[in-house]
Amino acid sequence: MAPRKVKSVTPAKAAARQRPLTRIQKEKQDIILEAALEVFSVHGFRGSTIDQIAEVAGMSKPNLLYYFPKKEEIHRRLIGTLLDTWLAPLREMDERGDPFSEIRSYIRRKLEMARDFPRESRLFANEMLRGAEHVIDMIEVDLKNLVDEKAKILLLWMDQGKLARADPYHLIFSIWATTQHYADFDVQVRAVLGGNRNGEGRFDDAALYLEQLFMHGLSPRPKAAKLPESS
Amino acid sequence: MAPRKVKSVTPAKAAARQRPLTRIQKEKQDIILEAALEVFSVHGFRGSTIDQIAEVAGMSKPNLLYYFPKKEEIHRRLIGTLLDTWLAPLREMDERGDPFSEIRSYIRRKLEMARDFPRESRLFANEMLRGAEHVIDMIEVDLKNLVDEKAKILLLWMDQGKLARADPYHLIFSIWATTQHYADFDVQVRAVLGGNRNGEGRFDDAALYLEQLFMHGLSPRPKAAKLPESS
DNA sequence: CTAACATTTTTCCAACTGGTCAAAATTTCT
DNA sequence: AGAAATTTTGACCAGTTGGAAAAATGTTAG
Repeated sequence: MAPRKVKSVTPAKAAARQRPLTRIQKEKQDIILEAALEVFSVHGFRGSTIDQIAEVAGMSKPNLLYYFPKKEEIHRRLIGTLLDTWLAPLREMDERGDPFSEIRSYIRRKLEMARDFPRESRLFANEMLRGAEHVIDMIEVDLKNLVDEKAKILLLWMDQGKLARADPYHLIFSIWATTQHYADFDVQVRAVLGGNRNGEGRFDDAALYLEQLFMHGLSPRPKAAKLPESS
Repeated sequence: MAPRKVKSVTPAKAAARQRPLTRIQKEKQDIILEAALEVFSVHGFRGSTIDQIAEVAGMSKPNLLYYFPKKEEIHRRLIGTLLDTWLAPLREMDERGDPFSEIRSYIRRKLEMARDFPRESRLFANEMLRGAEHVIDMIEVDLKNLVDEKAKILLLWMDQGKLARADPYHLIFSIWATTQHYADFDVQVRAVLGGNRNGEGRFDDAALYLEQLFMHGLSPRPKAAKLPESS
């Protein structure tokens, strides 16, 4: 009789079989994911090495590979959870609320995320820059559906005269862009604000400015309203 | 007597000696830089390989290395020229012009750059994401100085009551963010606008929307003006 | 304690990486 | 044409990378 194969169940295989992970396995995976976020968010997928991640995670490379047999697997997991978190603020935008306070809250929440989760923002940006290979499906379905839904709400508000008429999609884009900028281009922002206190209160200042920009920029205007004319 | 070294002058060394490059050398370098832009802008520095660049450039790796002896050298050259081009639109903002038409032109030019030079935008974004190692000096000096200068102009306009009072730095950031978004997050923008015509006229729509946002958002208001109050 | 399993470390490998070098091919100059 | 310089190629190399295998070391239930 052939010698029985030792059936060592790696955490990865356990997960594949839907067997629940032990507490320790979960912890280790979290440590790895945390380290991977740190590395991937700066260097991108190809630019990051398992060794780097392992070092940040405080374990050996083969040990790391015991929990995530493929580099791609780590990345996939990170990206997978990311989009959900990332869209949460937009999901909260409520049709029944006041348009301006809803938009203002949305801006604030996005700005807070840029402040508190800059690595997630950069990971996402990295992914977008290289064509979103790994997330394109999610983007085209979940993200698009959510935005479509919220765009409808914005249009409704505009119809009710509560909000200046404007392209709701680009409106959402502009909120994304302006808020994520403070995470993705942090170095630049700090360098420019630079000086002595190195852009200390930049997030508060940004919040103030963006509120003003969007609140004024989106205030409904009497029909005769005209853009200032250039000379 | 030792045999005379053959003094083959590589283009790189010629450049180092300030000797002018021949037309062919210039052409080949341009081909390489073009290919490198293509590759670096998507994969970042670490994520790109010389082989990839060489293939896009249609030459062998050693041949490419004949023109640029170091991978870093290619990158440095790209980045070096980039910042100049990148800041040109801001440089054009003229104190003597009308504030609104100046700002509007600036937005338009930036948006055109996002449309016509998305790879440059992405290269820059890539660089920012990973901490701007290679450009931090330029950012901290040239960029900062330019922005400081233009911020003063904006403040002047605000003092003259021609522009709503707002943080001039964040004002500039918001223009950068909203315009570059259409290059850096192009995949996302297209996926969301998606549908049949796949965001065909997205740049025109964006121009329209952004003009409205900024023109209204920055219109000087009578002193009593208040932000709409949330319930 | 010990068998069964889970985790970690050591060793190793094949593919890929940036880069060298000398020879060959080509172009340029006289 | 032919010498001299330039450009291109092919072979090669040392270091790195993702990953496999197996041995060594825990850990835990009986």
